[in-house]
Amino acid sequence: MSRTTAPGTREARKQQTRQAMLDAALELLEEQSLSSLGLREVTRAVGITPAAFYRHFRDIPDLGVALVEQALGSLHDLVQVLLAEQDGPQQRIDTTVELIRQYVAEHPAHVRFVASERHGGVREVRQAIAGELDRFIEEVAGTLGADPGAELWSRDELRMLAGLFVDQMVGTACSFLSARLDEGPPADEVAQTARDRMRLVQLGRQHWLP
Amino acid sequence: MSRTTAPGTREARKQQTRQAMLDAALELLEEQSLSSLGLREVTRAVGITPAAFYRHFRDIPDLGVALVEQALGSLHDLVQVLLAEQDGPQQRIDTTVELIRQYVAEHPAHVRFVASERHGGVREVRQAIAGELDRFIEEVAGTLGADPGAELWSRDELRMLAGLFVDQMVGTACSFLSARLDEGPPADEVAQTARDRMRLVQLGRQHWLP
DNA sequence: CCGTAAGGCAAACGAGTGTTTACTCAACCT
DNA sequence: AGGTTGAGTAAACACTCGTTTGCCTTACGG
Repeated sequence: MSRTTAPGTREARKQQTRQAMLDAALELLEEQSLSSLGLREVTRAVGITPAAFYRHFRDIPDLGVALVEQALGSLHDLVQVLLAEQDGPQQRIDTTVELIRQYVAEHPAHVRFVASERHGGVREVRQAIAGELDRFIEEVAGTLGADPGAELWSRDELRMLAGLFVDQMVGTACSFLSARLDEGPPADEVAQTARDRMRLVQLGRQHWLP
Repeated sequence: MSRTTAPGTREARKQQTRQAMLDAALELLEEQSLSSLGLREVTRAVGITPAAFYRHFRDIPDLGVALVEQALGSLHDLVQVLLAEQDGPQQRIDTTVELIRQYVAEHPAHVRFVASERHGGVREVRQAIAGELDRFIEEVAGTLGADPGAELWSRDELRMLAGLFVDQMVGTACSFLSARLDEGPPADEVAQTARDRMRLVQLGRQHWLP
């Protein structure tokens, strides 16, 4: 543990090309899915030799799970901000939908990747995404449990509700993405539907008993 | 318009190998996604020459949309049966979830295919699935509109609610599928969560106003 | 009954694939 | 200052891939 010269010119360059590969892969994945992504394709896009790939990843699936961490890591921050909000229910719904729309506009490739591979053909990536989404559900459940009127909700019921919200948010993000490609209803309509759905769920929540 | 010999020994054999290709493709897709499925792979599994593929499909995407029609066609019947039921809400929820579980058990490959390719890398297939799901939503919306107490629901609100139900059903099917692969919670737990979610939505529906 | 239409075959094409091997050469650590 | 480490190179390996061409064979239809 010592340091004689400038720190990590070595490691810095490595992480740099590693990141370049992740970015290139994400871009290539806009028009195909992970199980058809070629190792050579990625290295070619970055401008390095195929063999150099193995210095960073074992597999394409391996690169895939790195991509998952990166994509859902950024989303993690957004959820934290969201849960900290303390407005009324209607206000909260509006800002949630608006934040999702904004996130999709800023990171469309990340969203597309997660949506595609969540049920895609690569087991390791599927599991990585499922694990990350479970973490979200747990966080949301925690926040929901702290809300007033949630005293008699069981742990399982809270997770059920949180899962409903998370699925709803993921679905909304997908719909915003489709809107960008003119494959579905326009973004404003998506937003309206999403708000209504969350209002309805919120209503059900308020009248939930046993 | 005449018929001198036995009808369609010709066409029958053609449809037979066509169906064999669809079945083979579906099986191959259990471990990869459509955009990585090879034309040669399919013909090899069926036992015919690569060139023979073109007698039936133009592309792999073309085969994909045929697969969509086949997969969601069978589901169509199930939904019809479901909507005809006239029990109380709780009863309806229970049989719905049970029917989904049963459907996934009988047609796991179909479910997996639709789940994978709904947000997958092949545009034509995505659109085919979206179109088919829209048909479901329309049907469900129609039935929901006929229920007592739905007089003051607007057409858009009905579609919003129907979409929520359909998404919920698709998500439940995916979860049952994950359970089969030991990638998620066990089937019984999935069923319980699904029922609770639908109960909650049902509750929200009953208290919906404007 | 015979000409035609069409599903399937055999073979070849150029191109792209993952992986291994031996190598260079610059940053690293002592 | 000099030996070691490791990111990236260059080339070759044995495949697989989609597509085209010409041909065979058989059910079809007038």
